[in-house]
Amino acid sequence: MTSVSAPPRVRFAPSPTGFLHVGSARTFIFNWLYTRHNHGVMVLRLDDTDVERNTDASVQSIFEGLRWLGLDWDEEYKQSERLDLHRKAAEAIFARGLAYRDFTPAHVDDDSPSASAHGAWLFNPGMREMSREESDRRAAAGEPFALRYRVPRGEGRILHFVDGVYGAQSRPADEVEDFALLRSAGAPKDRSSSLGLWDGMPTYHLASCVDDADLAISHIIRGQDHLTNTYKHLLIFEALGAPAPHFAHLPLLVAPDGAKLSKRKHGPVVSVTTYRDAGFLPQAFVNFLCLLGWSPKNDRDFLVLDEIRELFTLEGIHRANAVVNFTEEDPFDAKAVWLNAEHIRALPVDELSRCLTPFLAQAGFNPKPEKIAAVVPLIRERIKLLRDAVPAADFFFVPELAPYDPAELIPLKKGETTGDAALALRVLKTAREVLAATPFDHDSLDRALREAAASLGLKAGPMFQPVRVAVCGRKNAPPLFETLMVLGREVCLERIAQAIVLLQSLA
RNA sequence: GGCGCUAUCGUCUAGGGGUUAGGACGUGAGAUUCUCAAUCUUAAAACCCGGGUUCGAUUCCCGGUAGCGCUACCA
Repeated sequence: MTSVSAPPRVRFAPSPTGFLHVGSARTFIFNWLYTRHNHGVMVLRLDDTDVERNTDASVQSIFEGLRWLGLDWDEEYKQSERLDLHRKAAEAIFARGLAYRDFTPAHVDDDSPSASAHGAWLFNPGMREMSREESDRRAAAGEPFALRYRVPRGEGRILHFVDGVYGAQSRPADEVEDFALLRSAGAPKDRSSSLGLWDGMPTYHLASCVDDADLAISHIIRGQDHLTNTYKHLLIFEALGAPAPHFAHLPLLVAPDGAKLSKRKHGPVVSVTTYRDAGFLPQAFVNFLCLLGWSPKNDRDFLVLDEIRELFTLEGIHRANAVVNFTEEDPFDAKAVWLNAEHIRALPVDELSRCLTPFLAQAGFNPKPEKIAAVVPLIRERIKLLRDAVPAADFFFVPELAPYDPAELIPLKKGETTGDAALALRVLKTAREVLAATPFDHDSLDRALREAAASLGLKAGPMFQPVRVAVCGRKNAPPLFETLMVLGREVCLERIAQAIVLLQSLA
């Protein structure tokens, strides 16, 4: 009852067939959370048994994505380096009579599902029941074959397991097809080894289970698309003489159309680099992904990693697929964007400054860190993505304001279509005089500008707008006094002078 | 086709035999303000359908429907 169980060994096993997918990222995050919540060991394993589709570039981009997330792991393996282990395991399973050679030529997938039109294929009797002698003879003759698991049939055997998310699951073994363990090795002449009886490449099922057993993985947390594959895996663990690990399946991430997220169908929104490049903070991205299919059950949405780790349990995982709500115009889920804005606001100024620096640099701005730090408090509540900082703050960094519509210098009363240009001109001239003579601190500017407005018989609004547009080049900008301060007197006077010229030319 | 999983506001979700079905994002309205943003208040918005069990079902059971997954050498 009180026995202390060993710390869990958990793995994340992506296959490097492209960039890091948001779905994979979420699986990684959930595995990490489970591991760290339970003080276990996190194993990262590259499942690269599909030589046709795996690329080095993909391996790089997956690591890049994982590193960006900021979650760590303790051990690292590459499945392709463990090939011998897989083949030896296959041979052992064959030796125990639990698998057989299938000499059926590997069939190319034609698009027509004709073969499975009526009921599921289970096995090929001619192959399953072939005598060992004949099988050996044909293999020795160099005839290519796949190795198939001999699923127990006619014994009324029921396979079952308790899923950490979906609960008790069971299925008669008779319904499980004789799945492949080793792919056929192709034509004999392609093989370099003299004998070459077991040089087929392992399938995912075999390699994955052999490695999970060898690495003593205790908990397999993966996408729900593997739920029904689990029966095969149970059989493999059994054949290996290894205890079956615990399984937990995660609901899938789907697009608004309900389909599983795919690059071909949904474009770059399925790649975590898209989020990174747009200026998501990794902690916000993780926060968002966690909320897709998991709930802390405390009515809170904004969570930091430490809280999530403490609150995370498999019981909190929802069983239905979760929609990532994006559209073509709006590639990011609104909640992800909101969470990002929240995390941006929660960041200390110096940290946010650091995060912003590369985005500014990309736009050609390389201001001093102190300058960025001065600007950050003015824009942090006005940006949702880091990249928004560029359009929000460019006027702080450009030597010369981009051309703007001079009409914006002229305030409009509600309902009006043309404002009082002469008045705007007077405002700017007054402002220039005032700013030339006022200390550039908040209170002084506040007092001086409001007094100037009063002297012109104006309220603050119509007084501030011309000044704001003159120094920022636009109507919507951060609060005026702070903006003037960061810009400095010299720049402000210069820009107001230019605005005056602009306004005069308009008349 | 077979087998499996799932079904609460537009989206993410909480809840659970008797509730005004809760929260969040988004949306509408208002407040505040030097603009924008932020903030605050507020509104609209959901239990897939049909049976059964029950005094009572959105909740439990069955069926249907729909979506998704797996289904002869992808992972």
